[in-house]
Amino acid sequence: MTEIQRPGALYQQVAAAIREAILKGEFAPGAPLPSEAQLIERYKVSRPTVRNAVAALRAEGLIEVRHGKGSFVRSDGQPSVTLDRRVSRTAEGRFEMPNGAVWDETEEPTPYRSHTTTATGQLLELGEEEALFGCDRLLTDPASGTRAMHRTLIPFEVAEEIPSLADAPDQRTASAYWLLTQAGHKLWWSETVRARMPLPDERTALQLPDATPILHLSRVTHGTSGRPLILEELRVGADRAELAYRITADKEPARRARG
Amino acid sequence: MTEIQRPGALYQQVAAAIREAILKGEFAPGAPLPSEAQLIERYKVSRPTVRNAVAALRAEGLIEVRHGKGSFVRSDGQPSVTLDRRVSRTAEGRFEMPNGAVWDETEEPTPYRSHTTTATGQLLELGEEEALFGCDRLLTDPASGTRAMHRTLIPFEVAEEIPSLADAPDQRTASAYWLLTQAGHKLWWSETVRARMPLPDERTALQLPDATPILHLSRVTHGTSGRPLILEELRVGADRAELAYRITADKEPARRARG
DNA sequence: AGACGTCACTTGTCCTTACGAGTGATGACT
DNA sequence: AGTCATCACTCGTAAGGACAAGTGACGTCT
Repeated sequence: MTEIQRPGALYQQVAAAIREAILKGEFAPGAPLPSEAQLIERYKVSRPTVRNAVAALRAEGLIEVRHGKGSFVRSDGQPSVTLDRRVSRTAEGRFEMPNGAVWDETEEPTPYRSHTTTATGQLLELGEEEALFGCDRLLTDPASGTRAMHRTLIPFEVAEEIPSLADAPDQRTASAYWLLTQAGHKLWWSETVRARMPLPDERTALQLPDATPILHLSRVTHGTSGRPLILEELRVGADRAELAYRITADKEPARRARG
Repeated sequence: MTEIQRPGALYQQVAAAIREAILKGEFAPGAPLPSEAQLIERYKVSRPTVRNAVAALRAEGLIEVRHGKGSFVRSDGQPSVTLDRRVSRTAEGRFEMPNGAVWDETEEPTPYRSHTTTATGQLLELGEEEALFGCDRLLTDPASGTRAMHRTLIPFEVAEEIPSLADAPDQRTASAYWLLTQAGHKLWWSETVRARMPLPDERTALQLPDATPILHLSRVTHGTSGRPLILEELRVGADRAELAYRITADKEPARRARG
């Protein structure tokens, strides 16, 4: 390290120096960083130290490393897809989701039977180990290449009431909404948003680069009866997608959420 | 590695073995993992390999490492705070935000004058370098210790129309909404949600552990006039907070979002 | 009894060395 | 001209050694 002494470990000083150079615009987005060998010479440190510094910047999502090619400044560009989470109805009363028509099925939907877990049971206001129908989809937006994992869970009881739901648990959600409406339900939805780092299988399925969190949405469909009807889960890489919501003022005060 | 050969590098095999052990429940959440020395002996690999494996699990957010103490399984527990993003009105017409009363000001609000950037300008439907009033807050939820960074941006033109807005740009947002309503506006909001890894200063300000993404919300207040009135930004650690939205079916079909 | 130093344990940092593996250009051979 | 081997460059993996630094318990000294 020939530079000014900074706080912390050597590799952190190197990382800070590179970070500043990037943020100062010394390396444009997409441009290659100096190779490890060059960084070793520039800062007079060993290779593990350089690699440690690079790993730190990688974990921050600031750079991207390609085997055999080099390190590159990641473009902090906007997400390429905005997921509009509104639901609208056509003049005929059918449902339309703004992004619903955009996605392609990358794989065949795989309907299955399963049971509630602690988390899904709570959202569906059921106990644990309650029977339900499920269907998983891997979706792709052909325009941007963005991938998403979609899951539909329908409690056994709800499927019994509306048999056509269980007959085709792999159908698109818009038609599921339509079936529920025909059965006399007036629908509304509650949606919960979380972000977390992906598990390895999610990383590969969604083709995520390093240091990319995923957005995890849980949408519960509510009808005229008190109990939840459908649980949908959507997982999508946060580098590619952002969410859009529309909020209007409720008349009655909102009841306090847990926590 | 005495275990069965798995795909990939040695350290990935070790990481996979530990990951499976955790997910299988062999190590309960909060429980300590074997020390590096023990892992070296168990898998017959060198210390760098063990450390590499541990680093991978750390980046996944699966474990937490404390200097001088050991590695511990992170509890994948639910977020402790649910941010209900609805807005409601009392009988008197005043606004209430479900979580609005929960937060404490950790530091004094710091009002300032600034200009739009590319991103904020787009959300406010203004050009770049347009004048605006800003105010940053560091908020803490005393119950859970969750921290959040809040920013309010008010275009100069809007502040001119409603002077009391500019007089006190550091006031709570509920009163800002009230002022706009008194000025004849009927309010609605559009909110955009993103997730990304924190910058170093965000990590420290929000006191985030490793491998923790942040949720980045942008809420634009719309009034009776076409143009956006206020931009609020909220950044909060995704390990502590989740978001809750309520969706009702629009009458008219939603216009397609960009992307 | 209390304060404090020491020690054994943990992870953190840093070095050297060696080889494996992906990438692209160069040049020789067909 | 086209095909393919080679080479130089990149990052990835793996080992071994040494010392620093945080943590907590144990034991000694006051």
